[in-house]
Amino acid sequence: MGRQATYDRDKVLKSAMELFWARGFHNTSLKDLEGALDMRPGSIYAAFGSKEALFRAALDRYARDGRAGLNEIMRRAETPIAGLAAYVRLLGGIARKAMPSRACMLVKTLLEAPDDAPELRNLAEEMMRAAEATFAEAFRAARDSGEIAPDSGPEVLAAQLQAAIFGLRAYAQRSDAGDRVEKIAEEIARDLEGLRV
Amino acid sequence: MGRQATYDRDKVLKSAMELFWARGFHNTSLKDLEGALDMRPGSIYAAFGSKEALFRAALDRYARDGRAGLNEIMRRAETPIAGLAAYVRLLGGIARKAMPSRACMLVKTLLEAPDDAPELRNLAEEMMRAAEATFAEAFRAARDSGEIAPDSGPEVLAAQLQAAIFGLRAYAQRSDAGDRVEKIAEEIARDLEGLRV
DNA sequence: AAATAACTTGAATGACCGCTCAAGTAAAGC
DNA sequence: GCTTTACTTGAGCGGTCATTCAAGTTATTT
Repeated sequence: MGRQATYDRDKVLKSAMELFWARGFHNTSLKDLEGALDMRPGSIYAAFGSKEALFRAALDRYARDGRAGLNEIMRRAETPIAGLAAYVRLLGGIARKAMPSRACMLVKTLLEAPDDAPELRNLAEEMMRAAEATFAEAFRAARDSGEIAPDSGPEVLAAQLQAAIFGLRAYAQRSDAGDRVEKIAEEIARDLEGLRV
Repeated sequence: MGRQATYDRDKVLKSAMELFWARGFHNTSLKDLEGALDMRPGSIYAAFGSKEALFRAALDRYARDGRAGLNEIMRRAETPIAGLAAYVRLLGGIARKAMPSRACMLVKTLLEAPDDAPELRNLAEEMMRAAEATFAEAFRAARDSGEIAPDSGPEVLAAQLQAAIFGLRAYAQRSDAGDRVEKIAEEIARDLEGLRV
């Protein structure tokens, strides 16, 4: 009984994610959100509770989207290493695409959060751990199937790959990155393929 | 004639750099600066003009310090590649040190700046270009002296190294990075040394 | 059609923002 | 010791911040 909401929660979350991703948490005002979501403060607070809670939901959606994208690529790939290499090469193309930001939203959140307000930082770190664990799983599968050497440490390889991707995407955020982004991505992909026995 | 300033401009700039580095531009208030610099708003504005101008001066000092550190290491190293590898290994130790932030202040500034306020972003990008040019110079020297292969492209190698460092330091910002930072740095250093003919 | 319940609106709140400036203070020059 | 000049202070400015809530609106139920 009563009215039902006039907004589409999924579309609203997508808009919030894009705005927060582009501008960061502190540099996004409720006025900005009102415009992007086409909602007034009262509705926003009724729907999400607070600016920070909305950000958490937006970050969660970002992570979910990223996870789905990676899983899709890994599913299509013939081997784990081929999948990871394809994923990195895909990231090499982000410099040409129009996006809220080329840099990873998790990294932006991690670097924006000060030490005295670690809530959002902890959330970003948790999502990073999950992503890294997915990488580690792929390396483990590659090792167990004999694609890479049996003494390869999946956890360390996963950390190396995540750091490389963080760097690639931070570099891609430079407006003068040019075609170097693709070359950096290609080198990371080749390093992955170089792990093969 | 007249009083002379009671503050030490260099100490003040160092404090401002550390505060901005830790908290970012938007998340640092004038109240924060008053405390860190032990100066009142009037004095801060008389000395630096605006919060943004102070940030620019702080960022400039950060870049100057970084440049000096790198130059010192390169000067002491036997060869350019040895110098770059030593620099990366040094960065691998930042996770253990107490610092305003483990992440690079230039990267933090780049990722914080929204598209509609590109002044600080442009400044950070300019400093990144300069740092990358220093790397390229080292690779060129290594190539010309025969330390690495003659077909090695110094500019691309420099971009790859800078991206790797961006990633290393962003990863190091994680509170749960543990000893993986050192391992990532060691791998980057080994990759550099692997360029040798 | 009337009653009910859910959602939307936007003005208002107190807090904080970057910044200014008149008044106060202290060192240098005479 | 007096004047001049430079620097420091902190209250206060207009504006924006995230947030609240009473009033208005509209779909659903009876």
